[in-house]
Order: sequence, then C-alpha cells, then structure tokens
Amino acid sequence: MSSASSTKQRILEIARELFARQGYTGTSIADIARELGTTTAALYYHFPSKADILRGLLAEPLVAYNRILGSLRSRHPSATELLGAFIDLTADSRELAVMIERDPAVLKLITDQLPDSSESINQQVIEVLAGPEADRAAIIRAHAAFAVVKTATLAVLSPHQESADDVKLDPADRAEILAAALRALRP
Amino acid sequence: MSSASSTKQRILEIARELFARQGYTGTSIADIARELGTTTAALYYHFPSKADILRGLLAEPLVAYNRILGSLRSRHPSATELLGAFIDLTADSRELAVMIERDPAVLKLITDQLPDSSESINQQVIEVLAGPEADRAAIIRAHAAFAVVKTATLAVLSPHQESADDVKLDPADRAEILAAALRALRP
DNA sequence: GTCTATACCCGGATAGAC
DNA sequence: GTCTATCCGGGTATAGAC
Repeated sequence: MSSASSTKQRILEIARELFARQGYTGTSIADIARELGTTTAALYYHFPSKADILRGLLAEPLVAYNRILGSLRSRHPSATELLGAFIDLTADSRELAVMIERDPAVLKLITDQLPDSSESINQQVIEVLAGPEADRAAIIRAHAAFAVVKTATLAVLSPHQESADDVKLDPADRAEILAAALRALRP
Repeated sequence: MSSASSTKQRILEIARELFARQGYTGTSIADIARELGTTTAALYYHFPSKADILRGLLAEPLVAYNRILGSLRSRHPSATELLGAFIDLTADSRELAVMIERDPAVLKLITDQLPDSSESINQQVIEVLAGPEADRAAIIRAHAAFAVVKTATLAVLSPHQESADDVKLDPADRAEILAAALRALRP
C-alpha cells in the first residue's frame, strides 16, 4: 500500500505477469485491460502507449544493469563478484529477464533508447570474464560461465511462478550456480 | 539443384533466414514474398499457411531431437555423449534453435503437435544429466551444463551469420564447449 | 504459377460523452 | 477515470483472372 497512483501500479504488476507468461508481443492491451477489469481506453489514461508500460517495467532493472557495467570500468571486479552480481540481477528481475531473452521487439526497444552503445550489450561482460589476453578458448569459457548464471538462475526460480513478488533465491542454490559458473570459466 | 520443387525450397531457405533474424511472429508473409520476388498470393500456392512453412522447417531437426530423447530410454548414454549430441544438434539447426528459444508462438506450435508429452521437453534431459539420486544441487548442475551446450554453441556460431548453409563448428571449439559443460556438471 | 484485388480480423490508439 | 464507438494499420488468407 501507500506509494503512488495505485492503478498505475496494478497495471504494471499485471503487465509484468502477462508479459512474462506470453511475451510482450504476445500480450495485447486488451489482455491487460481484461485482467484489470476495465477497457482498453481506460488504460490509455494511465499510459500513453503499450511501449510505455514496458518502459515502466524495465527502468529499474536497467539502471541496475548499467551500474554493473559501470563498475567494469572504474574498478576491476573479480569473476566471482561479476558472476554473482548477474545471478542477483537475474533473480531480482526474472520475469523481465525471460522477456528480454525471448522477444526481439523488446530487445530492440531497449537498445534503441539505451544511454550506452547500441552494440551488443553483453559483449563487454564477456570480454571482462575472458580476461585481457583472451584467446578463442577463453572467450568460449566466458560465454559458458555467463550462460550458466543467466539460465540456471531462471531454471531454479521458474517452478515458483505464482505469487510474482519476492521469490527469494536460496543462498545454497546461489552458491551452487556460482560454483558451476566458475568451474565452466576456469580450465 | 536437382531435388524437389525448387521454389518451395527457396521459400524455406528465405523463411529460415528471416525467421532467425526477426523471429517467426516478427516475420510477415509479405516479408518472405518480397525477398522471393513475388506476391503473398503466390506463396499460398506452395504453402497453405504460414504455420506450414514453419512446420516444413522444423520437421527435420525435430526428428533428430526425438532420436536423442529416444536413446535416453533404450541405452544409457554418458553425460559426454548426451551433451555432445546436443552441441551437434544445436549447431546443425542453429537458426531454428534461436527461433524456438525466442518465440513463444513457435514453442506452442511445437508442443501442440508433438508426438511426445506436451510437458516441458527438456525436463527428461535434465533428469538424465542429474543422475538417479539427484539432489537439488545435482539438478542445478545439470541445468548449468545444459545451458552451456545450448548457449555457448550459439554464441560461437553467431558471428558467421551470413551464408546460412553449413557453417561448421570448429572441432576445437566443440571440445572446449563440451569440457566447460562437463566441468559445470561435476563438482 | 503468379497476378490484382479484396475480405477479414486483430491490435494499437483516439474522440468525446459521462 | 472510465465508458462507447470508432479509426487505422498491418497481417493472414482467399477469389478469380491470366
């Protein structure tokens, strides 16, 4: 309760859930309106477009993501730190993570309006994981480790689909994922 | 040259490329027709629907996938064999692999008409990888290993997007991916 | 086998009353 | 803030001539 225009919040919650289940493109404004118990026109009082609903959902995790990217340049995080940070980021915004992975339209919307380079966003992370004298094998291992943190985290959490809010990642699970990723990274 | 109604084949090639780039939902019949140099009506002479074009593309890799699943029951393949088989399958049908991962509509079309159980298809693979006395940690490691073979294989091949046909997976790369997956799998 | 023309539907979005 | 009604565009698909 409290904070901000409650229907706006409800719309975002509904959208997050539907987008995660059916994808952004696969969800219509009418779907959201139905779940909300109103008509599509009512939605447009709160949001000027469907894309803006998406932006409303993405804003927060996107700054988190950029914070991680920023830390790559200022300090030099260890692989453990970096992979751990991505596990947490994925866990915190798992509905959005699946959505971004799955919907080309969403990916486009993100890269189009990103402060950062439009170029493949993960590339920088891979380079840091691979290290400075990265030969081809090292890059492959970096991809492998990154794949583990992203996919395994989602796999562990996906069973608890109901009750969208704060499904916590078990610390033991987190440790197991991180360990697997680090093994994949180091020969 | 030779084999079968050439325009039908050209349509399939074009569709495979466009579907991979823009997704199945993101590609219109008009897109395919334009690339083909004809109109949408002409397409419908060769295929009764857009979904049938997709089915035409999926048929072959789908039997390969089912062959692997079948081998799970008859013999007991080692983790190395199993993971290796998935690397090869992913490499051979990478355009389709991305498509399936990315488009919910495609996934639905597959599961709807699958001979096998409609239930999550990868589940069985995970169970085999995790082994018989699978505790939670073992299942996580199985997810990790599976994520590596799927994602890393695609990552290695994606740079060569042009010239869709037979981009071969370098044996050294394959070995590196497999090794990383096995390390993720075993504590 | 390919064309023009068109039917049909669905999704996003707007106008204007209440 | 929400409604009814409607526009518009794009997408799949069909009819029928050539």
